[in-house]
Amino acid sequence: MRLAELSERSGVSTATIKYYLREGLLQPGRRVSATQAEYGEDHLRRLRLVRALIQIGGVPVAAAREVIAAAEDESLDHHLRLGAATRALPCAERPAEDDPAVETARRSVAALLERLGWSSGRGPDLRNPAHRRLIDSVAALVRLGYPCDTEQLLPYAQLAAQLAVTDLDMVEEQPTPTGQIEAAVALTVLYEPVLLSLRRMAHAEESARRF
Amino acid sequence: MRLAELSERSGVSTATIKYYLREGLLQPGRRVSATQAEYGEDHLRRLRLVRALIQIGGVPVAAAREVIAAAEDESLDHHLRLGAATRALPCAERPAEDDPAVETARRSVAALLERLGWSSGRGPDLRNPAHRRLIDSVAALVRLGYPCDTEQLLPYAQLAAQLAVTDLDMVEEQPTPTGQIEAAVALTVLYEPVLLSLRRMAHAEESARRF
DNA sequence: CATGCTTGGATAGTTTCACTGTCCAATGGA
DNA sequence: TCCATTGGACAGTGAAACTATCCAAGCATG
Repeated sequence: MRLAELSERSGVSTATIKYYLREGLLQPGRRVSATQAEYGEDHLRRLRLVRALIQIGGVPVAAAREVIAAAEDESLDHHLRLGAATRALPCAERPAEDDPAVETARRSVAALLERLGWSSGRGPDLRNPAHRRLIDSVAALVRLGYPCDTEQLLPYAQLAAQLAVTDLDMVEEQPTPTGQIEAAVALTVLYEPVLLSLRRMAHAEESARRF
Repeated sequence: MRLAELSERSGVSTATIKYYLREGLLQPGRRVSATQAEYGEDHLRRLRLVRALIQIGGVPVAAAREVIAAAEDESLDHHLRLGAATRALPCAERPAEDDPAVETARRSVAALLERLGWSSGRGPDLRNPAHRRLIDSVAALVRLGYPCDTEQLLPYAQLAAQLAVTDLDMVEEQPTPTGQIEAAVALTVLYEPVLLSLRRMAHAEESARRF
């Protein structure tokens, strides 16, 4: 298939596809002549994944490239690739001031992880951007004066643990290792808006019930 | 307190505070002379909330203004304000093409809501951006070939319902109506990154357990 | 009272991100 | 043969969120 057809079938403009090719989000097509390249079904599939990550998941283009690269890196083993793919993901900036709220947040999170037995023995995984993001978010809540210690976080963490089981089950349903990696990325990112939307809708529902 | 002190105490540059004042995210200070204005503790509190919404919650400036405006609108009753504040929130673009995936997604979501008994009698709440976002997200999953019907969504929705109960409990702990509105906004938005971070950490944990 | 730093307001500039548009030479189908 | 199409290079665009510069009117200090 030519660029034009790839564009047609994916609903992404040729200009944007060229941009993604330049940015390394899409592997280049098989060159069939000096001015023509051939694309296959995997290009289409990859393009759809990239689009979904960026448009629905809100992943920045640069981060999407990292994720794709990690997912394809043959030098890593399955578990590492699975983790690397998601570890390369969102990540906020790094204010990380030695603000007292950050210190409080750090302690709350450490206590929570201790209580859950997560990362036990290994210590908190500071490479994981999710961990930093959690601390920053808790710090923001603390700064506003909302209670946000282990007590409040525990129910959220327990629900997160349940979600993880469901999510990993879905990943394991994929037959091939490559399919599992892709599913891990796609399901991690694309179920986030699903979950948040459902939570907001549940708020509306629960609020209507109470008032 | 003067602008400089407000900046000092909040950690936000005076230039940015001026920008927020221009954008209507912050009520102007009490003019004490032609070139001086006085700010109080509420300004500081509001500024911290705005900053958290924008930096941690990732809410765009324009949306934050809407939220603030809705939360302050005295013409609405408590429940409406509570809902309006969160309804003004994120919202993706509106591709809403008559793509077959969108149609499938729409049906899955409708079936889910039916099954949960949400919005019963009232029909799906199309004013709620969360509803549209849910459909778009499910459509993206469908397009990639991942199963995403009522079967898969139900556990997520049930967890969301549990979260909503916890969240509303926290809101109701606030003594004043104003405090409740603010808490609704802050907790809705700021627990989102908390939840997503915990989910990602739980993925890592569960993945480590399995492999 | 002179003077010089500070303040708040207005306005223009900067940076980043994600595209988008234009040009061009080389095809390749009619 | 002829001319629309293709892929690549590169410059331009528009939105978003700040950031920097100016300026005149205070206020504080000697």
